[in-house]
Order: sequence, then C-alpha cells, then structure tokens
Amino acid sequence: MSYRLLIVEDSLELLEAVSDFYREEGAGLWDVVTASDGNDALAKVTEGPFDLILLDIMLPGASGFDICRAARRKSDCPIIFLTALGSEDNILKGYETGCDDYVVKPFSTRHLYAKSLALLKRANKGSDGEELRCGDISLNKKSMIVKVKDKEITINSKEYFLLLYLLENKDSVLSRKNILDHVWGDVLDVNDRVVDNTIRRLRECLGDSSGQIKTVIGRGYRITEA
Amino acid sequence: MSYRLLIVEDSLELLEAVSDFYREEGAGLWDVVTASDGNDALAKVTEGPFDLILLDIMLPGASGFDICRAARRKSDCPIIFLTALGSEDNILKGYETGCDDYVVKPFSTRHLYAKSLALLKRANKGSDGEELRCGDISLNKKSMIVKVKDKEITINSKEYFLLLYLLENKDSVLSRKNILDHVWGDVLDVNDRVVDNTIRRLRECLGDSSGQIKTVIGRGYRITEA
DNA sequence: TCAGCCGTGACATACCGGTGACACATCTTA
DNA sequence: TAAGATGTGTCACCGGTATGTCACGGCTGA
Repeated sequence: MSYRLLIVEDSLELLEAVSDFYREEGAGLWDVVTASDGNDALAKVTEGPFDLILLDIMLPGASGFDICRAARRKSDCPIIFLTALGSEDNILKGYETGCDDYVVKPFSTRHLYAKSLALLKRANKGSDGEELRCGDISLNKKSMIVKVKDKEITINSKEYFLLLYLLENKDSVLSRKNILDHVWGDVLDVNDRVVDNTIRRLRECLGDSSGQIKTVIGRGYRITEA
Repeated sequence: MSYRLLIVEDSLELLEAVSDFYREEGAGLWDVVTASDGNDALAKVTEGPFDLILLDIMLPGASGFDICRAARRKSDCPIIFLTALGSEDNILKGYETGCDDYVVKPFSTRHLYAKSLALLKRANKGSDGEELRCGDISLNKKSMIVKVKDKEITINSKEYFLLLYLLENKDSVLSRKNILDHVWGDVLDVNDRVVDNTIRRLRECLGDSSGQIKTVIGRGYRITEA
C-alpha cells in the first residue's frame, strides 16, 4: 500500500529535490505526482484523490490558496504549505483556507518528511483507528473489537488486554511475571496460574486460531502468525 | 463543551503569555491546565486525558521527550513541542517519540494558536460538521435537536452532552473515567455510577434505538450503527 | 522415573452493571 | 411566594458473570 502524494512547486530544482527524497526515503511508500504551475496543479487536484499535498503558494497560474480551496471542496486530505512568504498574514491566511500546516523556505527536507508522516498518521487515525493484526487474528484498539478470520468474537476484559499485550509483542516470548506486571498491573497477591487460565480462556475464544498462541515451556507465551 | 489543554513550560512568563492568549482568544473554548516542571507535567499527563498538549523540551525534572512518551502510552492526543533547540536531531527525535508538530522559540503565539486549531480539527476528524449521525440517531449541534428515526425526541442536558461525546467518538470504547472527564469536566467528587445512570436515562430516551449504545464490560461504553 | 511445568474442569466469590427509589437543587407556574 | 415539576447525583440491592483459585493428571526432559 502506498500513499498518493502531490507536490506543487514552481522551482524545478526544489521540486525534484523533494520528490527524490520522498521516493528514496519511503522506498515505495509514496506514489509521487508533481505539478509546477497553478493550472496543472488545479487539474490534478480536481482529478484524483490524494493522501497528502505539499503546496507552494507563489505559483504561475493559480495561487496556492486557490488550489488549497479547490482541494478542500473535494476532500479533507492533509495539506502542507511550502512558502517563502514568512509574513504573519500569509501564514494565517493559509490556515484560514484550510491547510494543516506550513513550512517556511528554506526548509529541511528531512523535517518536512517527518512532519508529513506525523500528519498522515493523524489523518488516518480518525477512520478506523489502530488495527493490530497477526495471522487470522485482528484487534482494533479503538473499538476494542477482536476478529478471527474477519468474524467478530466476544471477549472478556482480561482476555482482551492479554491479547493486546501479546499482539503488541508479536513473536516475543513473554514470561508470566512480565505479563502479570503489564496486564494485571500492580496487583501483588495474584497467583501466577491466573495467566495460564486467562490464556486458556483466550484460546477458547479464538477457536481454530488458538494455535497462534504458543506455549514456550519454562519461559512463557508467544503469539505468532501461524 | 471545551477542549482540555495542557501547557508545559518552565518559563513562567512564557507560560502565562501563552495560556492567557488561549483563554482570551478562545473565549471558553479551552480548559487550560499548566505545568512548569517535568514531574508535575508527568503527573498531570498520566492523570487526566487532554485534547491537546503544548510541551517544552528543556524542563526541570523529566524532559519533554519523557512526557511525550508517557502521554502516548495513555492516549493519542495531539502534541506540539515548543523548543529552543532548533537542531536537526532534536526535532527528529521529537517526531520519533510521537509528537505531531514542533514550534521553534521564539514563536508567534497567534501562529501556534492557528496550528493548534488545525491539528485539533484533524484529530477530531468528522466532528466539525454540525450534524452527527449514527444509525437511526441524529444530533444537530447547532439546534441541539436529537432525532431517532427522523422523529424528534426531548433529552436532558447531561444526556445530550453524553450522547454528543459518544457520537463524536463513534465505534470507540469510552471508559467511565474518560466520559467523566469530558462530559462532567473537572468536577472532582462525582461518583462513577453517575455515568451508568445517565446512560440508562439516555437509553430510555432513545427507545428502540437504545441498543446502539453497547456496554463493553470492564471497559466502558460505545455507540455503533446498529 | 521423578520433578517440574502446564492444560483442564470445577468452584466460589468479588465485581460489575442495571434498576428503582430517593434527596436535593433549580426552575416553573399559579 | 408557595407549591409543584423537573433535572441530576447518590445509594442500595440484585442477578449474572468475569475472574481468581485449586486440585488433578498428563506430558516432557533430565
């Protein structure tokens, strides 16, 4: 899966530098589309949906503000302004037209990249929330819904948090003590065996996929893809 | 309904300037909490959920990075670093620890404010329209009218804000504590059970559609399409 | 073969959430 | 202003169940 990225910038040198950086750093993460004048950018924005837009303000043809408004009418994809105009008013105007952020030239491409990732993560959060997957098991942290082979299963609270901890440490062996500390917290007087029992109940809930939770004798438990 | 904002900054002068700006500009939009040292900030972060955190890096006690990590363990609320450290490494380290953005001192408070709003809008994706829908239930934020199957129902204030909060976080499981913090605000001496009771009264109002509010035992409540 | 480790069935209880009732404050209305 | 209605927090009770505990027995490796 890759993200569709639109970069709009009239300086061809900068345009190339930025798009190369995203392509190389991302290693296939980005599907980069570029535009170097306002009208071309407008056409591309209205045409296809993007996951992120980097947008210069001063452009031949339409201005960055126009493009931002056009993009906003279509979708609410994240937009970052790239601007040489560091003046107070221009930046505020950018926010008013609905951008998410701005970067003042000259900027560090590496920073811009980090900012892009953070923004993208934020923009995708609202949709489904974070989903943990491992083999046939999936767990949605937001809705706390657990699915096995895409079929929802009901699961108790302790089993849920145990599964969550296992999934967050996929392929690692977790000792009983470790699990107790993380899932049960600072409860002092609990029997170790409670972990075994909760593992058992969890396995029952998982049905066919219960085999994904491996017992590592003398060490603890581990969850794996198969 | 206001947004819970935490500002962490050891310069009391700056702290006051920023918090005053948010309070005045927002006119009740912000419920501002401040901290001026690392340990205080850590305590506040672990204690209550926030909708936005502004975070200085250089602090007496724990560092901003530590606080950011602690906050991330708890929730995914937007975090903006305020930093005098403009070095490449520090900024990238900030992104790695999971912040959303950074601002280098000295900064324009007005810009920071605009950035905050943009980020908040992004984080609360979907909640900026005035009509919220979920299955047969619809809620109009402007007129405060709630309808079930297109038929208007009367609903009390607390029930309204509870429903609003549920709808703004459709499909998410919300804990009692979380609900208390957001719907009841900083009232300290309220019984957890008041949430249950308000849920009950809300369900009564919703009639046939009451089933859309699910109880997730041991974890909280969630509203779903069906 | 024996000790340690783990799975399993059974059990008991503490906990959790739904519910009815009530107290109190605030608002409405005569 | 008095009386009633309404909104909201609190409490006690209860049924169901989530979860901790225990005992037994099988498996495994030294």
